[in-house]
Amino acid sequence: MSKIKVIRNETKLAAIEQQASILFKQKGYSATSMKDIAEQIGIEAPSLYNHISSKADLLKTICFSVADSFEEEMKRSEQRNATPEVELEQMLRFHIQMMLNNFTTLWVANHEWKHLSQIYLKKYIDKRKAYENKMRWLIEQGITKGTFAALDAKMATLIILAALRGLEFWQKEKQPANADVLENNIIQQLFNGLTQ
Amino acid sequence: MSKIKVIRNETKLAAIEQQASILFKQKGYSATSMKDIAEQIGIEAPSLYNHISSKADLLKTICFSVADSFEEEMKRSEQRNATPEVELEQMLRFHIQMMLNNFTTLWVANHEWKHLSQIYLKKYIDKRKAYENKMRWLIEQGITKGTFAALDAKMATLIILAALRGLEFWQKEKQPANADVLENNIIQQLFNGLTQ
DNA sequence: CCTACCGATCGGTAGG
DNA sequence: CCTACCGATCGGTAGG
Repeated sequence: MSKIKVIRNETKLAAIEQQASILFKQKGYSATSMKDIAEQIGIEAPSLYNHISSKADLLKTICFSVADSFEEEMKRSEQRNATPEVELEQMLRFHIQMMLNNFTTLWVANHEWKHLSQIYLKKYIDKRKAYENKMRWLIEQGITKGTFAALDAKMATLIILAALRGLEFWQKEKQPANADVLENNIIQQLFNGLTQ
Repeated sequence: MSKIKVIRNETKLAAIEQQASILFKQKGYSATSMKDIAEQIGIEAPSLYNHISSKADLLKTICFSVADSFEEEMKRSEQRNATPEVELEQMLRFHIQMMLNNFTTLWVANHEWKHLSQIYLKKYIDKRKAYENKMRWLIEQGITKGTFAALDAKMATLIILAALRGLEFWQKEKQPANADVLENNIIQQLFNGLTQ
């Protein structure tokens, strides 16, 4: 009986985190009230505190679950010992898949992280920076090898990261989104550009 | 004397709008209080209402001043009767310049527009859509002509728009930002891609 | 431009 | 899981 209780509480916690993500994306973190979240779950606002410790902690959980996913992929990626251009392509493909499969939580992590409490803000920014640095390093390697054009590596990184965010708009359009076509289209455009 | 008064009030209104933009970008619209804005100006919160009608109206003014700038450029652009690829390039260059010279207000328009009141929300979305459609139409023309590769025009548009947002990150890095180099780098990467 | 103040709502706690 | 309630803060108004 106690076992069932634990399972139920875990699914309810998951439901709260999911609804919080949806609302944080829809209205923004600050404009979302605990009452808003509670209503989606079907309970009163104070009852949320049986599952979570605070609104700030809810945001922390969402942002760090995303950051940790990317961190883990980076570690896996390094163990594959691929060429810089292949490793970059693989990072991009992982990023695109994350965008398609977890787009609400990614949206929140990308746009609402600035509302993280002081304690977690720096740690979060550092994790993001590590990902960005890794991508820039791969581009620099590609430039040195001569595979990539002699662009500004930092700007190329930012353009790529920004372009990946374009998938947010794509999701919004509710296109049936054939993941493979999407992936290849983006990779092609970023690697080869617009012109023939 | 009354003339001086008018001028003073106009500059104070401009100052309020400027500080509001900075704070809306920094903390987000919802997390910014009228007291926050008033403090930056050096007056009490209720005194703001001698210059503005509401917080919502402040956001409206910011968002629509940006949207109107792009709308005017689109009209000018059409009168130049250039080829689609040249017109696209010119639109991109204008967009980049706007990003560099008005990046705080553009940031707010890009990220906080969802907090616009019902009445203005649809009108704003329509203006954005018109800009997006114009860009997609130019890309479609370029594809038909054979100047551009046979990409998905809609996705290409979204990738370009997202990439232009990358300049937000760039600004944040406080790089001295030689505008010409930046412009050419972005145009090159979007048109020709990463690879040699 | 200020002080004084309004009703509404916020995140969160107490106690059961 | 609820009701009752806390102090704080919100956007905005009245009146001078």
